Amino acid sequence: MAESETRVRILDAAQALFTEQGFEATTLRQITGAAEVNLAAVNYHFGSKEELIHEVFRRRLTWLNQQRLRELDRLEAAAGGGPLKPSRILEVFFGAALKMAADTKGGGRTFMRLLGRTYTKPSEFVRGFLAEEYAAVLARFKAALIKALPGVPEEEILWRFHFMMGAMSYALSGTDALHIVAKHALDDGDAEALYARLMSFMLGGLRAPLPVLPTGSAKRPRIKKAA
Amino acid sequence: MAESETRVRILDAAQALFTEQGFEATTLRQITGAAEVNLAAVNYHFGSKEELIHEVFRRRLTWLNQQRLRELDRLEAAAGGGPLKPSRILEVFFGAALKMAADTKGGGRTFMRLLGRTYTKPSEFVRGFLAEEYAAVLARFKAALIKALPGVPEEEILWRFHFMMGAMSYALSGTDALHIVAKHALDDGDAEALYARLMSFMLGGLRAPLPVLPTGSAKRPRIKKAA
DNA sequence: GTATGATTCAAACAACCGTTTGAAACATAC
DNA sequence: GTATGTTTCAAACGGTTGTTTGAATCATAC
Repeated sequence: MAESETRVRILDAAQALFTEQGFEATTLRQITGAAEVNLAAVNYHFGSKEELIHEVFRRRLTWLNQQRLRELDRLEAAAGGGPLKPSRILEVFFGAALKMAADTKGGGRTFMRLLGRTYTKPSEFVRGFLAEEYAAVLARFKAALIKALPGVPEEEILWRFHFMMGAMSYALSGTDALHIVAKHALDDGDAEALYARLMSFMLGGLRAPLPVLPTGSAKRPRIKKAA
Repeated sequence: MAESETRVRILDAAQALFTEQGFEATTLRQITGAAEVNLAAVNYHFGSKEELIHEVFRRRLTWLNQQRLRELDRLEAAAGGGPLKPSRILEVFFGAALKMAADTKGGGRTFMRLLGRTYTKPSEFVRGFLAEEYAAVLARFKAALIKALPGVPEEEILWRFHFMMGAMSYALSGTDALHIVAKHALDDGDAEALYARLMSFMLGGLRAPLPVLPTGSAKRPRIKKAA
């Protein structure tokens, strides 16, 4: 019941087309055409296009985040309540993503590219279930990072984590934005080299000296308009 | 002829709606409705929806890139042929973007969010004119960075520049991906603070120790499948 | 005034969208 | 064999898309 042949063919085709064209630009007729199934099969198996999109994310994202939590559990158990090394935390969070992205055959690479693109432009209902899927994971990693970097303000950590997700997203979206920067000069096929490059860049950014914030935006006491 | 009242109203409305919903999801009826002009005005003034999209980018991107080139010219003239400080180069390239993003009233902020999102998912024709608009600028900044970082391999510089664009893109797309990371905990309205944070993160990443690349992906002699 | 060109407008165009329908095909149990 | 439930299929549904059309309106020059 769960693993119908038709279901996975639709999911695979949808994932590939969503990655290339986005959700709105991809039609059900393109999907069912590529999957070589009948047009009505989407509504029969998933109910609607929106639920198909949801399922494309769910089937991989749930596993990815559970994997992250498992590895973080192990790390924290080994540390026995003490703080972790920031580099270890990043390795778990981003390493899991890049490991999935290294799976060229099984569609993991396509999925991670899709995911990276979706962060920047989540439509209303996509943002809903993305936030739901990520809530637990981000809370845990956020807490781990705060404990690992006692001197750094929480707000700064969150911003840098956000920047890192941007860097990873671009790294994974790969060829597209990259070909604008440098025409086919770079090889984004080597997952291990990409991982090494990205990790050293991120660690450099995470450990960078704290920015000197302009006066007036110091902590929280920013004066609103009227009194 | 160039500055018809109707034209700019359409461009402004289109830019705002594209930023919120993307190109495909935004209809001409939404645009002309928001701009309070007739539906046929788009095809009359721009020819087609695609050319309207192109013009939305062109009217701001051309100016932005010229600004970058002007400032780089000044910097290189002052250096008298010698290498520049990497931080100065980044300040020019990303500072120009963030300065435009700080323009909340004139629509610069909306545009930069749109631009950041578009990098990760350029459709075929968008990638075309984006590459065209950026070609000259990227060549100049790439050359400047290579000269400024004599010890760093060119390939590594390009990758890190790519990562930086990802970080900036996420920083500008702002609230959306951010609300997933941390619910309304961060304030992305303070452009100066954002600039300071982003710049220190980027410089940290740019100056990070070079990654130890896995064996087999050293330079270029990678063995293909068969012999 | 009339003439000329640019712009706006309401209405329609064919094409495509996601979804639904009801019958056909299939599988499995009796 | 019949009966039952699941899956597939071709065809159509109402609605929306980008675009086109031809007349109406406006501006400016004579």
